[in-house]
Amino acid sequence: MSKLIRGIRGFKDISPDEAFRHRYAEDRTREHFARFGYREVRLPLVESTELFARGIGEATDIVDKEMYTFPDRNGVSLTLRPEGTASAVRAYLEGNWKAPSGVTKIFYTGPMFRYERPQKGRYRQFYQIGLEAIGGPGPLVDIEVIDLLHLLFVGLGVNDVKILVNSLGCPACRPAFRDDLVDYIKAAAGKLCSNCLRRIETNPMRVLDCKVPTCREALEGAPVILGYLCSDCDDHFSRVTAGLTGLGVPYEVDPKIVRGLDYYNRTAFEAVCDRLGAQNAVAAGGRYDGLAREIGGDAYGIGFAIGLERLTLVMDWKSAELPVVDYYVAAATQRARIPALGLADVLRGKGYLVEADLEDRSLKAQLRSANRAGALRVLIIGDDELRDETVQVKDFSTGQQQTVGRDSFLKELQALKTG
RNA sequence: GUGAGCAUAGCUCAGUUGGUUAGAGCGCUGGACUGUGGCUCCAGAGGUCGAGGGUUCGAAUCCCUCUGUUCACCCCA
Repeated sequence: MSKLIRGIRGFKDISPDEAFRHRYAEDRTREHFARFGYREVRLPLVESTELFARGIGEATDIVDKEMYTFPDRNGVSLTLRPEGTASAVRAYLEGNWKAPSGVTKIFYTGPMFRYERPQKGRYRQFYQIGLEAIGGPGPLVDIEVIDLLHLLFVGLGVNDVKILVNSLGCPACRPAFRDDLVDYIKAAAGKLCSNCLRRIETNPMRVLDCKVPTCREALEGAPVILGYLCSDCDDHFSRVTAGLTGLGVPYEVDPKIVRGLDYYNRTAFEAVCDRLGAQNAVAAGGRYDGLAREIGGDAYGIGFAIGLERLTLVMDWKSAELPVVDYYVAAATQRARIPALGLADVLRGKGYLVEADLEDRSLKAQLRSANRAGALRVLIIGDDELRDETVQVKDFSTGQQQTVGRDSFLKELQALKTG
């Protein structure tokens, strides 16, 4: 036998049990989005590399070292999408999807690709469901989007997720903050870890959420973005937080949250859960008023994406309904094998989940199998039943069994269905 | 890209200072019960001990290399 060909690192197979949870989480999320008027769009998995380079930012880690980029047969550089927002905005501009109301509400779901080392809650192909509200400058849009996210967790019964919000300012007010922050960090450089020293150059805002205790201590008096907001940004943020409070959305203002993508401005938010390990964000997003301009258009926008794998890790599955085997059809004799499969087909035609033995096993083995599968009822057919046109109906919870005419059994089913 | 841990039956894992036929629980198959599940008892099948090399009389065990995987760093959903 030749060697088993294995899957690629970071590209996980999703087992039936996991797929069931993904499907459930995704369906519930879709329904929730739809109630807020969001409509699904289906976007390509592949875009021109330029879209992400310009939209997300050349200097970001995603673009710099995490993209799956390759030339197509004509030598054009293509990239497997690492996130959905750039594609969504591109499609909005290209298709002129401007809604009469002024805010276009769309959502997407599907795989994203990033070349990273896999770890808990992080894969090279991972699944997101995200939405974008394009066209409105806020802050009412911001409020509704965060409210929507909060209510989604409530609806899913997830209660240990915290929503953190912050404002990243805008191109008018962020530079002053950044300069002061860099000055402060440089003054405190002696107490910082090597990672933070490197971040002074690469991404100074990241120094603020370093996990090293000595760094945290050294940064206690560091400048806070919220103190630098221009009057427009400050007003925007005040209205967002007041709106969330007014709607009863629990949130925490966390000046340390930062976005890894260049296009974000003003409102930024994350939903975090400490049961997720190091990758604690189950959903994240923010406002991106500059993105459209970067890719040749013009539009306000805000959105977020939920990591489906992470969402399923956070959800409580104890009470989830698993598929139930309604009937197991057992053949007591060889002659009854095909009639048993035929009866199973009739029941499936009426909408029941029906299992039957496919391995020529003994009646005892079939019943054991039915029991393991959690079947509610078993139908048994043997030579006697074939001759008399009957079927043995056994209720597995009580163990009671009775002989019923085949036709009247099926008629009874019909009555139950319509009743 | 960096670091640490792990890799033994379908699954979860034991396996002593290196020692002869590598074990358990669960699961699977059959029987006790000629056509009846769960509980019990009995029997059975199932393993190139991740791969390759080395040390040794002898390696699942010690050493090296590789691969896979997990967690963490980085970063992010």
